[in-house]
Amino acid sequence: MQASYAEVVAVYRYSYHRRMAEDLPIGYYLKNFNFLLDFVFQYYDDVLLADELAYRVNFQKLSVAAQRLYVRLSSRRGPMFRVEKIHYAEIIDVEAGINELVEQGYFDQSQEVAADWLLSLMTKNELLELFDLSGQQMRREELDQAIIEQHSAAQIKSLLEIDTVMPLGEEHLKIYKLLFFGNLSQDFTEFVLRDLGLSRFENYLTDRSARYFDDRPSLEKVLHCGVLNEACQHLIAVGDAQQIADFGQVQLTTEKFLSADLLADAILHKELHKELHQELHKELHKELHLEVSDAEIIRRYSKMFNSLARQLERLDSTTQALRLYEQSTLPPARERRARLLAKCGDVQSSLALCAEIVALPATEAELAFAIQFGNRLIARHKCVVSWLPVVLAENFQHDEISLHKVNDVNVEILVCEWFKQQGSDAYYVENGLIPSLFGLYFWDIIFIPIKGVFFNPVQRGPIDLFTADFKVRRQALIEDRLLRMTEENYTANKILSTYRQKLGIANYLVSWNLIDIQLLKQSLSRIGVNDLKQMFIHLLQDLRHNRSGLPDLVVFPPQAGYQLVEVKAPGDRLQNSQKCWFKFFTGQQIPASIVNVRWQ
DNA sequence: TACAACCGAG
DNA sequence: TTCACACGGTCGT
DNA sequence: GACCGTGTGTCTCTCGGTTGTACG
Ligand SMILES: [Mn+2]
Ligand SMILES: [Mn+2]
Repeated sequence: MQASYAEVVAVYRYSYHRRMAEDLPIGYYLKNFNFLLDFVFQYYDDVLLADELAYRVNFQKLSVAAQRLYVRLSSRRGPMFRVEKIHYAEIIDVEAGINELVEQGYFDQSQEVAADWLLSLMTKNELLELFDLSGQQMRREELDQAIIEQHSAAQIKSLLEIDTVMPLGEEHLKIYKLLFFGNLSQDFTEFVLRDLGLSRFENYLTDRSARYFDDRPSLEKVLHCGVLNEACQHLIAVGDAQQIADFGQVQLTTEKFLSADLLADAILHKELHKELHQELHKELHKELHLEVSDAEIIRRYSKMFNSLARQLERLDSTTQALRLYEQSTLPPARERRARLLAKCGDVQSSLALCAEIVALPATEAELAFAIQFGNRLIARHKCVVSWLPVVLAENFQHDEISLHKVNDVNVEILVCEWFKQQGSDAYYVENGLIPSLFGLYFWDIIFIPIKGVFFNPVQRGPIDLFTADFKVRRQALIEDRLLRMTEENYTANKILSTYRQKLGIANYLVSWNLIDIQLLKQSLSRIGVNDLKQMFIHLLQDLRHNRSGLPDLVVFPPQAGYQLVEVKAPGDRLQNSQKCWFKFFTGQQIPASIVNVRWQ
């Protein structure tokens, strides 16, 4: 009897046995490839286009050797390959494979491509010999350039005398990968690392009714974002101000996915969030069918607007930069606008933006900026406003120590050793400890299978982990778990048992390579449960941003207690994210200090 | 010749 | 789903 | 002191082979 699809998926999730590299079965990569194609077909047959469906079906009709050859090459850089350089132990007859793939439309043998693609297939020495340039002292880049300038494409092609192949259908494969992973950045190495025992994944439920992409348009939106993002990166690297501004105004803004209506909806939605009673909120979310959200698309567009605008700032195109920042809903767009407006002399508009931020800050850092910058503005221009909180003097605890500088050793490590010499235990954990404790304590809540947040077997967390919706959708569970922290031993037991049970299973918040049972036990016995609870709550406020900025060291003095220590070498100051945490530590009376190092 | 950068394989 | 952090330079106060 | 740009280490691991370049 054939294994059910669920069973196949279950096998694909686990790697029960830690296998050595040589244990991977011959042709493992083809199994992974077909697993992904089949998985996507099971979930998304109605979203795939005819060409994409045919890509899978026809591929699987090929001989095993041809399939293997295709997968081998399609997962390499390419895009073209020299036939004479293709050698794989498990593919005996490469030529037969190539012929089959060409016949079926999966390989292209023609060389109707730009000359530099062909040249890149040769080594430098080969080119020097072929083009009789042996005496020349040129860097590789210059050599290619010189050859292209001096020879026609046809001449180059005939001189090289190489057979090439180029895998086709990459655009379809991209669709399959995107549908499977939900992003454009993961690839087949996920499977290999898992099968080698290097990563393991939680056993959450996925099923077709909870898929990530609900329809073709949501898929196209993400795909298109990827294309635009690449174009952005390219333009920022090489474009002039006019090109960048045009791209921002035309490509991004007139895009149907980011119409004014959509933006208006997003803003309205945000307001609703604030107004809705919490119970109503919960009900609403239970009923919502989750899918690729417009919020996520808007986030990606905003990131692009921000980076384009930042580049315009560098190019001194202030007006254009302002226009693009206005399109962005993500920090630091409003901050940059406030700065630019002030620089242009439009103090009133700048202050108005600060007021907007104070009224509805997107992040803690944004709020801190608005308060500080706003106060500076009114001081300089002698204005009076009612909405601006006063800047609180920062009186964080500073200590000074003198150390001998040691080459190739981080100052953090030196200070860590210094604390150990003083009889304390100390660990250089930075953002590794507190988020790990959080991830362990809330493990089962993080991995609770809310519809649509888990959709493939290799996720490190729910898709909404770093969105504001994370805590809203799990509000009751989180609040209950927070309440239980004060129960005798509950927190430590929960964290330690989760550590043992889940050891090594991938979780965005848990740094397995940093923590060990000894550090956990010491942390749990020394850090008061109420302090920990407050830090968890602070993390929850904004999981995406508050994950960072935690102090370098955690120090456990000989007798009792603990101290969070941020190390600062001469010339180094607290970063904004670090300031946010220190402000919080001060408010909660959590023992945290800054150690300023003097070089002896 | 030594070394670094890059890439592929498992 | 590249980013978090440190470091050194410039500019204005 | 505020702010900016850049370098570094790291990412989901570790190894070995190839290629290009700097330098003697
Ligand atoms: Mn640090
Ligand atoms: Mn530090």
